[in-house]
Amino acid sequence: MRGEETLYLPGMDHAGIATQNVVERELAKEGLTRHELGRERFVERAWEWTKIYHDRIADQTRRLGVSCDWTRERFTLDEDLSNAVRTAFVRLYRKGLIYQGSYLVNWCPRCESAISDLEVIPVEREGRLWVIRYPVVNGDWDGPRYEWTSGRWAEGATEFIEMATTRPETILGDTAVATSPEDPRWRDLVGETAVLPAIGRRIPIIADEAVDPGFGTGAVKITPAHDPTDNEIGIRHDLPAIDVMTDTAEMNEQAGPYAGQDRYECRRNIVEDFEKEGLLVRVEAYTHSVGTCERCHTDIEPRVSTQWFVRTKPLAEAAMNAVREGETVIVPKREEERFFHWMENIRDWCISRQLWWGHRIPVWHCGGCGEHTSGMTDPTECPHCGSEELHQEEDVLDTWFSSGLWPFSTLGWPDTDAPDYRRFYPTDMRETAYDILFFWVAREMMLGIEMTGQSPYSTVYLHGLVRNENGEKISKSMEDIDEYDPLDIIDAYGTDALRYTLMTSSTPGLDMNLDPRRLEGARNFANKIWQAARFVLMNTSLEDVAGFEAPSASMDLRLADRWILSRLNRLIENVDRLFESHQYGEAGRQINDFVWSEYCDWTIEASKVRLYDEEVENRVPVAVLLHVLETSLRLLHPFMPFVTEAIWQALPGETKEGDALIVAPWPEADGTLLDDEAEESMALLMDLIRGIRNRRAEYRVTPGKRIPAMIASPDAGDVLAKQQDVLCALAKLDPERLAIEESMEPPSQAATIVVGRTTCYLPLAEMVDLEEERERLSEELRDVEGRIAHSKELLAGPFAERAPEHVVQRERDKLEDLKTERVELERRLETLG
RNA sequence: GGGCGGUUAGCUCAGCUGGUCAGAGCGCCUCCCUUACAAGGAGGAGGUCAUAGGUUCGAGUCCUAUACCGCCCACCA
Repeated sequence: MRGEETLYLPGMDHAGIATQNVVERELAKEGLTRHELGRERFVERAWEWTKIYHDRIADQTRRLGVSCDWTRERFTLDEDLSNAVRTAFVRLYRKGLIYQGSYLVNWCPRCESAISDLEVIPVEREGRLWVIRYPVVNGDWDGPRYEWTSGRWAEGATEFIEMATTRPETILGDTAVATSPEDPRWRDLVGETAVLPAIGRRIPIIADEAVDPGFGTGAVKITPAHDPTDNEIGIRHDLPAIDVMTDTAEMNEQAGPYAGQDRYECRRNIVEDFEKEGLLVRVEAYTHSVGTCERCHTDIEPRVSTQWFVRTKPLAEAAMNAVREGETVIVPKREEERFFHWMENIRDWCISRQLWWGHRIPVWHCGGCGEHTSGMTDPTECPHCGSEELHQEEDVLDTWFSSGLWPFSTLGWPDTDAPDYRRFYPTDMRETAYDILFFWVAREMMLGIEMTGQSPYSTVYLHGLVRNENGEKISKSMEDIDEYDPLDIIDAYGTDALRYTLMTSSTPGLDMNLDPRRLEGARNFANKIWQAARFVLMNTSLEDVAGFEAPSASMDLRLADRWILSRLNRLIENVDRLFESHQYGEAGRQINDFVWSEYCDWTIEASKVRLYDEEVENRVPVAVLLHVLETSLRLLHPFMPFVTEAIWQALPGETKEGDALIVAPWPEADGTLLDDEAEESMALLMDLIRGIRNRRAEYRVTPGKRIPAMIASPDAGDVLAKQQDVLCALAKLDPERLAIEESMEPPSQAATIVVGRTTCYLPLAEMVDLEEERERLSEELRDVEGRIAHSKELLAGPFAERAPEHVVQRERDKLEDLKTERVELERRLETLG
């Protein structure tokens, strides 16, 4: 609408681990595992599933009215995107930013794959803390002489070292026991040797800074292959890391007597055996957090394994610079802190997954020399030794690796001359929920800058999450996600209502709950505009729009016209300012307020005076109605594209520019139509009308019954006189019995309305209960007096000198008005006795 | 253990850079099927803006604590 070339490119990623899990779940229903099916056929199944869900997601997107360019739709497994993935991988590989190594990773025994730190969800568990002891080799005892589980395994041992653990099954992989360097309890044992129960391995007792002397017994078992801290300690002390589990977290041959048992089965058994051997000191209840798989919720097993990593430090540094220097701005600002914190503490990114669904890592291992090689074309012989015994890496890449290239891989990159890439990269805005800042945005920033030299976008706009009634975030991987299909909401309330609600019930970065009452309200709003448009069109004749001109300050406009045009232009200014600062919700609410209250309730109602009067020329009022409606539609279009477009299409051609609202020019504020005087006068008129309606309601005057009124106004008499017809129509006054003077003698039996310097009397004769009227006026007087006192106090104090002049002046004006009101109220009370 | 967010009318939530900001919708009360709209119109009632201090002429709006609720990071066995 602003005339700028805009690309909104739709597409999807292949969601590697999530898709693989879903497909495996489907296979399970058929009694099959992926291994039984084989890689090739499994991938075929994944493609089938992907196609079904692609169509479903695309349909949802279309019905949401997302106006993107479907001719450019992309999928991360498309040939060109796969080419981009390979290019990026090879470049990083050659630059030494990708390496293979054996490190401790998060292993999901159900997915049978490594996952990244971000994919591990910590969950609080009521667990146990087992305090156990290992015998120490000394002069009296130099090792077990009986079988494990004989009950005599530790017979003869005289010295023990005690420690606490939450995971007894990992004992089998222990390669040391550690204490804090300055712990007096165990100081003498440091340097000695303990014997690992069950296995009989001799392990050193060491001292390390990482051990907290304040926790447990001050000593800790060290399992470098199954615990992050232990792994680091292991590296520091050059300890072996013994993996005691299989890919599915069963105990392997390293687990001695427990080989073949599930890790939890092993835990139960080994605790029992410890007890039997007199090595279990005590058991405590203990709540701690356990890492679980984001996708399948299985407990993660930290495990040393050979994986591929991206060296993230240099990439993170560049990404942080882009944000520091303002090349990319994150909205809301506070999210930048989270971004920096994460980037500063980033660890190398494990990008290999032992899955079948995804981009297979373009690395070939040589059976001859053991080296590996990577390149844009598949090698036929090893460049290191010439051997033809090459085998491609089985692992696939983390989905986020390919998703991280999205801002440019979709635009033709690596061809930097590709027209779309030249035109649209770097992009303007990355809009997403804040939960994906690290997963995706951070990776896009790192890979984008590394690959293209430019940050992929200038603004990252982070909105909140939609949560359900339990406060859980609604995401497509939820078990009962079908309960939250946007299409159901669209069927019930309409797309416009859903969009409007999503945009107006949130504020940047804060979560929202989708309240059905809001959806209903939004639907009603859409209906309201529809009805308003119907009214305007019903009252528009061909003559009215012949030679239509948008209302301008030079036209012969009445107060209500000048007022609504002034309000409209103020609204345009506000909406522009709010859009600029990403306050979309506030913009939507203001448009709603304007359309519903100011346009429908006042402008349209006031216009009826003229439209229904045969004597009056309709051209100008109709022009104003049409213009304000048409402009409002344009403002509202981003929020409610369907209803606004439908109405807009029905408007007479003379009143609009362009073939469709979606490409009509965005409204521009016209400063010449801002009119403080009109706004002030209209405010008086409106207050007066509200006051009269209020009294009518209180005195139960028959609705629609015309009543007399007397208005005394020293300064607004002319304005009100000119608006007599509007006043009479909206307040249901009898024009024959309406008097407007500078001042007048108040009638005895009348209800009184005081608005600033203007006083209105409604001589309601027998209807007025004098006692009630007195009470009501007294109450009003008390209120006014209180406000006067407050205002005087304020003006007498330091406020008068310290506050800005215009603020002080406003307070003085307010005081003057209050004083006038007080005089009127007092006079009135006097006449009432 | 750090860090962040929330706490405003009965309910769900807005309130940008401190000065008509005490608001909206729903609900509630009273009227009204008036020729755009009952998915509506008119008029009402309803909140010491979590608590305690502080800064300021002036604070839902800034600062400091506290209390709940939620989230994010973190190697406490």
